[in-house]
Amino acid sequence: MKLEQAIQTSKFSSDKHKAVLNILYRAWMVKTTISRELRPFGLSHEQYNVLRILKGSYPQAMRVKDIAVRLIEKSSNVPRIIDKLEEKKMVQRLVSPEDNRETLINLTTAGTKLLESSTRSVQPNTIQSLQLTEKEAAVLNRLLDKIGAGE
Amino acid sequence: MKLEQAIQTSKFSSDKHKAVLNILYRAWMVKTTISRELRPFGLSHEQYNVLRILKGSYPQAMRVKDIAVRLIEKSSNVPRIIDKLEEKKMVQRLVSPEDNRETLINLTTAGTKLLESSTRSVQPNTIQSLQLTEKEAAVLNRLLDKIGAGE
DNA sequence: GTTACATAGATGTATCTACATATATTAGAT
DNA sequence: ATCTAATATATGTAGATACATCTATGTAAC
Repeated sequence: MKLEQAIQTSKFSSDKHKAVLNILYRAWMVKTTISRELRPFGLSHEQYNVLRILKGSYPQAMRVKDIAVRLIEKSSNVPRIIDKLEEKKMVQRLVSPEDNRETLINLTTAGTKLLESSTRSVQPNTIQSLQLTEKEAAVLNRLLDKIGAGE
Repeated sequence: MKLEQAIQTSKFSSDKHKAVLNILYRAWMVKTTISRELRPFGLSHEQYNVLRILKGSYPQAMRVKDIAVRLIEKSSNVPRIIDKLEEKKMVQRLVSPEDNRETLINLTTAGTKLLESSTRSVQPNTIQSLQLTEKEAAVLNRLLDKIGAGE
C-alpha cells in the first residue's frame, strides 16, 4: 500500500520528506506485525530481540552492556528486559568472576526452545511481508545505510 | 553509518532480513532525532504530528477520527494527545453541531505559532539527516511503498 | 591505603503505547 | 416509539520507553 493511501495524504513537499514519513510508517507496520506474532508466546518485541542476541553467542554468556550495543533501539532498558526474561526462566543472571560490576546473561534450555518456536512463527511472515526481491532489498539497504544524524 | 556498525553485527541471513532490521533502526534514529528537537518546545513527536495534521485543514476544524487515520502510528490514542494539546491551549475542542458524538478540533493562534517555530527547528535537520538526493529518496519511496503485511 | 573518578548495572519516574472497556449518541428494524 | 446495533470518543490499565539517579565495584594517582 502506498504511503499516500496509508495516511490519507496526497502530497508531500518532496521525496525526501515523504521518505521520512515512509520509514516511520513501515517500521511501525513491521513492529506491529512482529509484536502480534509474538503475543501467543508471551514475548515483547524487545524481549525477543534480546533472546536472539543471546542466541548469537550461545552457549557463551553475554554481558549486559554487550547486549545493549546490539539492540536496535538504543534507549532500551536492558536490565529491565532481563528481569522479565529471568522471571519466565528464559535466561539466567550470574555475576562475572572477572569484574563484579558486570552481570553475565545466558539462555536457559527453555529460552532456546522458546526462541526457536517463536522464530518459526515470526520469521517467515516478517520476511514475506517485505514483498521485495533480494536485489530490491539490497538496494533498499544501500539507501538506508546512508541515513544518519550528523555523522 | 552502516547497520553492521550500528548494531555490531556482521552478518544477516539475507538482504531481506537485514532490510527489516535496517528499517527499524533508521526509524528509531529519525524518531529520536525529531523528539530531541521537539523537547525544548514541550512537544512529543505525536503531539507535533497532530498539530501538523490540523494545520493541513486550518482554519477548518477536524474530527478526531479524521486525525486518527492520518497518523502514522495507527494505535495512537488521539483523544489523549488532544488532552495534552488542549491543556497547553494549542488546540480547542468543540462538539460537532451535526453529530453530537463527534468532537471537532481546531488549532488556536498559539498552536499555529508553536507549530511554525518548532517546524523551523525540526524540518531542516530531519531532511538533511537523510543524506540522500531527491532521486535516491524517490527510489527509496518506491521500495518502501511495496512493503505491506498480507495485503 | 585513601581519595577521586570512572564504569556497570539497577532502580525510579513521567510519559507513551497498545489495547480493552465504558459512555454517549445516532441509525435502523420492528 | 422502542429495542438493537453501530459509531465516535473517552477512560482504564499493563507494560514499554526515555532518561535521571543511585549503588556497587573497579582503576589510578598520590
